[in-house]
Amino acid sequence: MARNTKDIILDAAEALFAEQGFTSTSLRNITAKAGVNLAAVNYHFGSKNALIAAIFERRIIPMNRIRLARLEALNQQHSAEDIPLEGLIEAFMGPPLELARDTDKGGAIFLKLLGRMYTEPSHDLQEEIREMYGPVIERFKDAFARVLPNLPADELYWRMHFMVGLLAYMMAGTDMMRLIASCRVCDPLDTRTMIQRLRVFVAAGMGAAAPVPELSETG
Amino acid sequence: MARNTKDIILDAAEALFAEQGFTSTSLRNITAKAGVNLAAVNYHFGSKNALIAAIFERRIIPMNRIRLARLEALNQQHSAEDIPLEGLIEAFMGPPLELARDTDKGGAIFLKLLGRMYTEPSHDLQEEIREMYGPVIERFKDAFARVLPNLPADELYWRMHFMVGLLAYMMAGTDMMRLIASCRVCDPLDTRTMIQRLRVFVAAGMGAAAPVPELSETG
DNA sequence: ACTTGATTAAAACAAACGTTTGAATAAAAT
DNA sequence: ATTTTATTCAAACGTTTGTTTTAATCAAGT
Repeated sequence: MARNTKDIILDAAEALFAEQGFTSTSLRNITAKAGVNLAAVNYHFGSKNALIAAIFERRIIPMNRIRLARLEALNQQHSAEDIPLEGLIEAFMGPPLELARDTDKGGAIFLKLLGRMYTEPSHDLQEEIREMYGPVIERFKDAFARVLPNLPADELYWRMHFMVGLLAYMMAGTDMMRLIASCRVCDPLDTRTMIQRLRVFVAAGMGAAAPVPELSETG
Repeated sequence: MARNTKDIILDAAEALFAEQGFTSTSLRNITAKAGVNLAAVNYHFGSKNALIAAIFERRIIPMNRIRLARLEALNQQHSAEDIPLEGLIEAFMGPPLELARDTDKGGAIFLKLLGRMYTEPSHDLQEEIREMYGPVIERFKDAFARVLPNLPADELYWRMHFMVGLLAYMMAGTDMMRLIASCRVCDPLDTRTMIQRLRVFVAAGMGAAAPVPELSETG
């Protein structure tokens, strides 16, 4: 899969960053795992931060392209307001989660890294990430607004936030489940059914009746 | 609030760890913010890792005590199967999220730290955390199982995982919302309504009809 | 006043960090 | 065959890291 030094470094760094985090992973760790010289990172990428940025660019852009393509397909299959809610959710959450299945392409490794970035975004990537994600979020927000016309704008924003948060956590921390509770019946690697369960959970949450703010306790 | 050196260090470290993460925060950062000598950390706590453990112990144990107390109160107010689902959710999610409101007690700072730990649990805390959280998760799982009798055991486990994940993300990453989408209508600091919205979202997800696995697409 | 024990202070420790350098090597072009 | 260009290599750069050490300071106890 990886032929030249640049890709070898990208793969090794991706794996180590996902396992240990950014600051805990040294360039010496990366070059040792990659089997290349220490100076190769700074030669090919310029700096450690530039290497991190390169890792994200390699994966995020194609992933978001798929998301928008699925949204486009939904728009063509259905008329504007008739798009099924779960279809919209799957168009948004499916591409990143499905990456976890083709372990050959290194997608699973990148997913942990992506989830990690959500809670550790202190690496000068913020502007870059905003540019990559902004249009996608905006397009999906409009689509959700049409499917859920009774939902106030601020409530929709929060619920999309919940959805993104849940997605990020599932990508980063499937280990956490085994850590907190020794779950003998769940297989964190069974992403097939995980996506299914997650879709049902999120669809119910997104489609719930909007609570009346500041008035009652149970809505 | 903080009188002796030990507590001063705990407060300063808690704040810096929450902002920058564990490995990015040096002992010199901490002692400078605390206004104490560098050696004070190793004198009072032994090591950096022991300091991290001390921070968690100071907060998590009382927090989980409150959770179990609220669960106990629900058990006394209602008969076994009549506990309202949203009450159960609020008993579990309320205590950590409400900590975010009393900024005086430093709870808000710790919350970011707690959320961060969920995605960066590589600090030999895993065994300690399992001991702190295990009984709480188990008790709540049983309570949820009684309220949601139609939910298979594995499905319930996954949904509790979703709930924990959503909780962790909301604690750690309210910044992320502003990062991804410039949300002008949402105030991430308005935890009052945030808890309300989150409770509705999670209640809908937890109470959704269980999907029939491996059979249909839309359940 | 003196001693004891606990805390704080300044300085140094070895190790690891990201980065840079300059020579050695390989590949490509003329 | 020779020059040019791109890449790899070993070594060192100056910082910063967590930790340790040794002396100074403080608060009681006798």
